[in-house]
Amino acid sequence: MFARKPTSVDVAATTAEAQSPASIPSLTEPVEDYLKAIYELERRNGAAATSDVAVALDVAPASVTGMIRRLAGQGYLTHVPYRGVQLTDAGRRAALRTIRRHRILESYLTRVLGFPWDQVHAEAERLEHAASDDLIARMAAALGHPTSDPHGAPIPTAEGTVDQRLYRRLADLAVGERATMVQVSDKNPELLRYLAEIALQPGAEITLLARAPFDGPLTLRVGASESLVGPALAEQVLVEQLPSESAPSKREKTRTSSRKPESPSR
Amino acid sequence: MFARKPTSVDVAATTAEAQSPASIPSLTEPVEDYLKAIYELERRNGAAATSDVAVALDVAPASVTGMIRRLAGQGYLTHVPYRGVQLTDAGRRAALRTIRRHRILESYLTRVLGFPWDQVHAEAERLEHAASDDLIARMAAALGHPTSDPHGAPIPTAEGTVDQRLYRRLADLAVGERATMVQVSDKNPELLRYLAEIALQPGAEITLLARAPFDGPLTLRVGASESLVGPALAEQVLVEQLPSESAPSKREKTRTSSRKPESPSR
DNA sequence: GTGAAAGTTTAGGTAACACTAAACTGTTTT
DNA sequence: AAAACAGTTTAGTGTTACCTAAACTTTCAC
Repeated sequence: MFARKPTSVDVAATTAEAQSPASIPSLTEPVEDYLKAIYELERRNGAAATSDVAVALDVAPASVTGMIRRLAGQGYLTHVPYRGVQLTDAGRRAALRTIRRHRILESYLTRVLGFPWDQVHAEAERLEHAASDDLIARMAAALGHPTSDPHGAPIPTAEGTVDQRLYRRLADLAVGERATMVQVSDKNPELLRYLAEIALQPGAEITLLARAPFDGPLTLRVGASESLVGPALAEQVLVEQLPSESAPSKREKTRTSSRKPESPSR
Repeated sequence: MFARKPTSVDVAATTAEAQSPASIPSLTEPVEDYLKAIYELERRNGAAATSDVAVALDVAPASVTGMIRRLAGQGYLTHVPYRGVQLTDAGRRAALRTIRRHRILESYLTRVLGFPWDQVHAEAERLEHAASDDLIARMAAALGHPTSDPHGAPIPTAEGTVDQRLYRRLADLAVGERATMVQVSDKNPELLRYLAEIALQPGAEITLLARAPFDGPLTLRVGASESLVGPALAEQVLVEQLPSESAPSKREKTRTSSRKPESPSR
């Protein structure tokens, strides 16, 4: 699974726009999608397997192999056959640029144009390939340069840095613990609609009240009301633990890093 | 294992998604561009010639022939070899939908996001293919359902009707006549920058003060100041004549007769 | 340590869109 | 009316990005 040593890596001429400051290689839509998907898989698993990319993009594995060969040839990634791929710096930069666009767009669509948060992913998925850097910059400015999108995902800076912090899953909370909801995937509209219904959105305060045995549902207090959620849902939701037990915490010191969930729609 | 896609696409029966009420045939980007270009050419010349389409899209004539065959096969237009093409109702509807998107986007980018009016064409050109109907509707609502874009071009309604009124060219004004600036093409950034410089934008009041002989420059009063413009520019600018001469105009009724959508013609 | 399952790559296609070069029409000029 | 020419279409290619089927590796179970 872990592609380690880059033994027979083909570093063919390293075309990926070497290190032009504001490179405008103008990638095609599919290429941007591949790089984005590979970036996410790599973050999760250390490397991206052909079949994982195929599943992520809903494409045949053979198609992935072909595209990977091209991208390796252009210097966006390194590929060890049968072992998976890893992005080069150029590849990572390109991926983060697309991800930034996506998340700025999601934020803008939600906060300015009033889109429900379960619909913005699909819309941003198309717009991210068409929007200019200027447009993204203007949207970011209009939003006050947000650091996370409506689903709590961190927004990379224009320079290509991202908050990399890892969070606990709601499913891993112990009974009695308190936490702030931080993030959930933007890809499942039904899940998002349900979360909105029970007010489980980034910034929401949660207390885990009970956990039914044998992987049963969790009982939560979210804000003032209580909700039951299944384990599948609890695995999707990331949280940041708060000092346990009640004590009317107000605005406490934000952690070392810059990431703060800025009340999306509370 | 992997989801297979509907590869064997295609409308078997040569129709352009015949009668679906809110058809979502999902046209490709090039197809939308062809239909849009053909629509504009047809409006101007009664029909669109292969070579004119080729020039408009910066594509080889042979490529146009090929695309036209496909579009005719799908019922978007009719083609008489060596004679040119005309859009069918389906083709016209598709073209107007794209034009509406383009103009709503231009309006939004200018009025809400502060883009200069000479840059919005290029941006809208890319976004028009990616924006959903919902997004366009929200933008239109945020703008108060505008009837013309920043360059004065009429915005088709969602139902596919457009203001078809024809206007005089600034070049055809007689010395002494007064007029309101109505419209200019959005395609030439330099021209637009110059027009903005001399405040010659839709709604501006113009008086033609003098015209140099032999196709020479025109002297205009635009608002309070005077400008000299060449005949090439004057041919690009459309105006609506105002009652000549008369008293100092302040807030008169000029705006009341501005554009409103009417039924499709022709 | 082998052999099947799981995963990956190669081989061979297809469709959409573009191109150049060459052949064909239709019109205009002589 | 024929030649010249502008405009159009046909023929043959190339690229991108996808597919299926078959061959190949690697891994995992026994």
